[in-house]
Amino acid sequence: MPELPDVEIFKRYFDSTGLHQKISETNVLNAKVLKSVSQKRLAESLKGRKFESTCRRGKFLFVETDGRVWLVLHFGMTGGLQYYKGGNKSDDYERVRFTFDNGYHLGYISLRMLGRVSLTDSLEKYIQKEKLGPDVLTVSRAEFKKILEHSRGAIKSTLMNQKHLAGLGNIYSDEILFQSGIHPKASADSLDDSQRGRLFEKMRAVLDTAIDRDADPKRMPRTYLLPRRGKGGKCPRCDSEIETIKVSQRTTYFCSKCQKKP
DNA sequence: CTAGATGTTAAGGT
DNA sequence: CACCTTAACATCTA
Repeated sequence: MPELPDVEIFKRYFDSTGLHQKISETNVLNAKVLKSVSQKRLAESLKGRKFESTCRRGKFLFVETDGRVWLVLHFGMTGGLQYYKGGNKSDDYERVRFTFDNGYHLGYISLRMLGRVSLTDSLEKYIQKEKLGPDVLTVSRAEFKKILEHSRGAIKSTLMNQKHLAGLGNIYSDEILFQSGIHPKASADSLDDSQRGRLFEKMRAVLDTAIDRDADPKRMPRTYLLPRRGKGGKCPRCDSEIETIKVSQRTTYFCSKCQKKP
């Protein structure tokens, strides 16, 4: 379920499983997940190397090797990682498998194959090429406000646009707007300074909480909108029916009483 | 059987 | 240029 909190959890998982061991083999089980790299080049670039550290930027996970390459992972809508002992059954949707000297495997999993695995020789260059905006967990309050001021269109679209801000997707954008009491279709440049400040605060609070709880939807606070998505959910604040609209072609859940029309 | 699901991107339009 | 809409990707589930 990869939005920023999920990818942050994947990062921690990678850090505690896949680092500092020699990579003996890389198997591509489905080449459709490869982006701008061949099966052969991926395997050859990683053979004999070690993954040394990871760096998350928005929904991307970059893995530094002791060579001159970075592995780039993106998880799409349905993906993850699985570290498991050689000989044990792998996940049905494992698409790339890294095997280490200790006999363990790290599987890159992508059910719908909307995720991508790539290589780059420079983090900066890759981020520039993707035109990725600042990570929403490290962007400063001033920079955040500036980005909103300079975007038109629905605030939710701005929050979800990875070129403006990297890390938020459909679910957490809804949550942050709900917590801030702002209508998803309010235009970004119409928000006043206190609304922009509130959005920034809630954004940090929601993401920190989600990461704290391992990005597990079942563990979100009762005051959150997230568990009320779908099936006649009620607003945790005023108990009126949660409504749905489309914003940027994505189903948007919100409370029309607590989040007033622009 | 159909529609929709946490994401991105290309193509076309305003 | 900034933004919007649509379709597409592949697969599962309500």
